[in-house]
Amino acid sequence: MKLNYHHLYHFWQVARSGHLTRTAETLHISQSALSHQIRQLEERLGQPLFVREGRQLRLSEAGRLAFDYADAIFRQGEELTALFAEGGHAHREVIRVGAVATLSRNFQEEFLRPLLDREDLELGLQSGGLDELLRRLSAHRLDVVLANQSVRGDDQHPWRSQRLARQPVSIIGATRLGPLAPFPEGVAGRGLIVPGPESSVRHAFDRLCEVHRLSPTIIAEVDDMALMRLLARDTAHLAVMPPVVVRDELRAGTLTDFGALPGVFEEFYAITIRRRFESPLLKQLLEQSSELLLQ
Amino acid sequence: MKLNYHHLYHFWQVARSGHLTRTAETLHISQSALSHQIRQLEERLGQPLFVREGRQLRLSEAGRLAFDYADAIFRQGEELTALFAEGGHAHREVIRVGAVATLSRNFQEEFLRPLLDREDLELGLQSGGLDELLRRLSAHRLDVVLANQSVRGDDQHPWRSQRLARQPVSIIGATRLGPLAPFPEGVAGRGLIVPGPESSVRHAFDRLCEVHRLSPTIIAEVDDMALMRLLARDTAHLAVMPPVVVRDELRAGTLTDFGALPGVFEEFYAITIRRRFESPLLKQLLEQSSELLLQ
DNA sequence: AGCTAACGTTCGCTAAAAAAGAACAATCAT
DNA sequence: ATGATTGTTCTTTTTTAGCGAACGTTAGCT
Repeated sequence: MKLNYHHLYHFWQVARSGHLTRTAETLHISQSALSHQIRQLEERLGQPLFVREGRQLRLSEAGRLAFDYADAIFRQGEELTALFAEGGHAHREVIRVGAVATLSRNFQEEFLRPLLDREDLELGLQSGGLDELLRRLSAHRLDVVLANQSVRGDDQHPWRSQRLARQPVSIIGATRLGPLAPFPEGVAGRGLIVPGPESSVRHAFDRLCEVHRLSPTIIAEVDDMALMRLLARDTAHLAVMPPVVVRDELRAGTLTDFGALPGVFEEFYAITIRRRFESPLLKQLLEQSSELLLQ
Repeated sequence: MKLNYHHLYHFWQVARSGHLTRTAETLHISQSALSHQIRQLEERLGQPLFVREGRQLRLSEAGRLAFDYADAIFRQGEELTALFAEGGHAHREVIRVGAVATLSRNFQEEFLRPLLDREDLELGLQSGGLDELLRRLSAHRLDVVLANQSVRGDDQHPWRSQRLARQPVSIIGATRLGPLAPFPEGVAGRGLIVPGPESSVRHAFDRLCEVHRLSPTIIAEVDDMALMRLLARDTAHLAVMPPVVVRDELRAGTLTDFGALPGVFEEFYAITIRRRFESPLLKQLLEQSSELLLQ
């Protein structure tokens, strides 16, 4: 014997308002029908959901429990209808990618490349903070989030982080600074531009400095890779960053890679929600990206 | 025009199996009825949920989205029915309290005291790690969690932390150690037992040490208050802990309070889920506890 | 206290929907 | 080709939801 979700829905509405008559009006059904349905639900569940106090309905202990579930259930239902109502995904396939704003643009482009020449799909790209993007992912407003850190999921947030790439990190500076000794010595006495204290690259870099008993002069802490690229190009300071970010400048010769930092990597993750039915397009994209980028 | 949850339910079942006929059999309805209902749902939502490929049904892009929501919805529905089926809360009121295992037993007892002499309610008390307890709270298997740290809630985890008490923290040691100078000086050259590095008490204590340019000798890091009590009693080391934990020993004179640490507190929180309809019992308990403990 | 308006419940009856069943079309395996 | 299998589309039957009037309470008013 299955739960009748229409009964539950009506119970939900009555519990919200606390009045049977008023709820019947808003639902455009009679009081009697509503009363009967709630009675049926109570019989189905085996215990009263309301305590009848005079001419008032108060939630019972069991009613409060049932209400919490009903609330969760129908809020999601309304979210679903709203989603389909507000435009509909029409025919063309849609893939919506969220990227942490500080992420390398080159990496983003590389990830999206397989999608760019496809006429039959619509691509949405949103930038923002990780928290905001994960919220959108949970609300099904994004299909995948690109980030430079992994996120652990749990029962209620079924996130899955998949590492796509691992870029070495180098000391990089303007070519006009002239030749430079390799890492431990080269940076002594020079200003450094490094990633912010929350990033994994910074952690690894700090550890490396400790090992070499080195306390470098930090000129600036920069989260945004694009900004760091500009600073590396236009100042006389050295930057700690993945060479791939300034690939163009390295080729052109305006910037020089003064050597990779051992054990320091920037990692890229694709974060998705565990779904029972994955979009074949997304699945293919993630597999493809792993192959391309992990080489 | 509202969403028909029975249609959605049938869609959910069909999508899970991928076969219409088989699903119709398990649902004990005819294929035709099932087919018709899914058609109606598609019309209601304004786009096809299945792609008809030959004699097979495959989820469309929109179908995958709808399925994710339906899955969340009906999983909760099944949880609800299971909850009512497995025994029912019957008549007596039930309150289920989760307490972080490392929390002071005295505090737990103080919190539960108003409930202990009530014959008309059933009390459940579970100990465990914070993560585990919060999971149970989300699943409605607990009504309140007692912890020594607050938890921030978000849209999906509607947790609410309420501070119940704030206990001063002292340097405490065996009386036989003899008199001791107050904090900054007294601890010099002595071993200390302190709370683990994750706790707020430890953080506050470390800050205090920095201010006084003090680097004390850490003998042990202990999370469990009951264990710390034993160590304080049975070793020659000083412990950083709230006096209330060893109230009995202080009265008996076996332990001595060598002075409160300024600005260091252990805080106790009651964590509940934001519910539209709170249990009056729980509400009363929390108000009562605040008054009693915050004095 | 006695009246009245508001509220929830119960009981037949009717309208709407869900489900069954038969006929049909498409696909796959042999 | 052909029969078995699967999904769709009809029409008919069965079940469920809903209506409205009568009824029983309760709270508020005079």
